[in-house]
Amino acid sequence: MPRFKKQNLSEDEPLPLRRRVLFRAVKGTKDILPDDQPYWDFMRDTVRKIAFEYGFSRIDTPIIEDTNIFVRGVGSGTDIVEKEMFTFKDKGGDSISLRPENTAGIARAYIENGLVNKPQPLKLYYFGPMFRYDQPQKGRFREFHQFGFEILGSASPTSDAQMILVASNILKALGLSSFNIKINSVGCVACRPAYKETLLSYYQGQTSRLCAHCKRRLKTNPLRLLDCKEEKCQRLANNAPALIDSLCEECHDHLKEVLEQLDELEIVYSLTSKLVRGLDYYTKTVFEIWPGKAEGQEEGKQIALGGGGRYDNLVEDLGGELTPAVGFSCGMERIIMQLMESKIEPPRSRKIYVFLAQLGELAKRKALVLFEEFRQNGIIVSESFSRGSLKSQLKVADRLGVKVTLILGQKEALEKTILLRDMETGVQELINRDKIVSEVKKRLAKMRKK
RNA sequence: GUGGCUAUGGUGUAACGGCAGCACAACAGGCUGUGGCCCUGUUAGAGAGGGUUCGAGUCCCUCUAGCCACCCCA
Repeated sequence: MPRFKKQNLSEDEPLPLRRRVLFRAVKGTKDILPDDQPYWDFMRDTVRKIAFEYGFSRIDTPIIEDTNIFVRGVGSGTDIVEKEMFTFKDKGGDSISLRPENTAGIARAYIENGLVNKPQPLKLYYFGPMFRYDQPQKGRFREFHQFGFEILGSASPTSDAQMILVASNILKALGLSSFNIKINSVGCVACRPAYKETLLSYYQGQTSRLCAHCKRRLKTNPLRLLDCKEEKCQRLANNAPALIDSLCEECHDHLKEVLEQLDELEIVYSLTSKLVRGLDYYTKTVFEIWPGKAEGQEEGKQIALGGGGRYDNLVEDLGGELTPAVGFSCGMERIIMQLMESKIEPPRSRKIYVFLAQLGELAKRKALVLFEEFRQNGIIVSESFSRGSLKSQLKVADRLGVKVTLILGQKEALEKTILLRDMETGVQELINRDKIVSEVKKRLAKMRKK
């Protein structure tokens, strides 16, 4: 990672003459540089391809939303809303937040744009930046990117299974063969309150044996006690009544059906009764995708690549019709980290085989025109028109690894010829200006055959 | 929000409290119209502020940022 410098200058202070004033990307954000882009393209291309294959349409929602969408959608008691949102008042005094996730925004768009009137279920996918005011660390940024899929208007367990299938196929298509899917059910509005009671009565009289955090959570969000990492809490949680045993008949059958369909699809999962997710909108199915140990990968703390679940009440909670739905999202930076750790290279971008070098003012003008002619004929050539010496241009051509360099100097410009240099053999041939495009085409075709 | 470690050119790094060096990269030249190898040169550096000291890159404090961990999550 590059290190940065920053000078603390007040606004009215004159800029120092010699030293550069350096700004840096704000904490927890980073630039995606040209060298990283192949990974991003690879992932976006893969997501687009699989979305198309499964019949999902792209949706983009704004990066900012009314804060209340997240308060009502994600849940006022969640960490995301309570302490991780970038929230500000706009000039009109409205409370706006940078989206910490995309599902609530999509639910809002679904209601607002009357997407209920499209053939249901509606299958959508997205990718884009999300923002959480979190302490940056491994795989964790304040601005990060997710792609995600949603199926709105389907209560069928098949949709749950399909979501897991899609997620798993994207990872496979990217070359990640080893990952674990954890799955659970968090029940629904009918059975969850009863389970909370059961849980509370279990913890009754044992509160002194909980960590401070859990004591508080007992009141705010008792389900979260189940995945506390503290050893003493863990012991209690292990013996706690399992959520899965308190599911109502409908939720129970739903989970059973999802699992059976996954079995049918030969998707390996582990039923994790203590899996609880941090967003309030989830009902019934919840799942997370964790990286498996890749070959030669160093031991390290693992972080979830993605997660999702069913959210049957979200659309209704935001003011729409009762619309059962299910979805998931994945962290793109985390997946790229996983690709790098697994030594998976993104496919290389299109190679350029031709370089156009020029020498002198007249030749430069002619070269600009020639470049256009090639481009219009579908041949991409590389250039370094800002350079003067032939030597330095050939150096650039060499570094780019082109097969041929076209040299257009004063002499050639006057004679209406082009010098074609084979970069491997060094053999040069003088070619008529009018024939150069077809000559290069011929050579490229020959090269592709090999 | 809490804790640990770290901070030297664009990158990677070195120097007992005593002249800030090396490598790579970039750019220019050697070859004024010909790349790779080689050689020469140029550009460019102590995160910010304060303190100790004759003297601080080096010791101390504060801030900032990075990395990591907790919490939580993608």
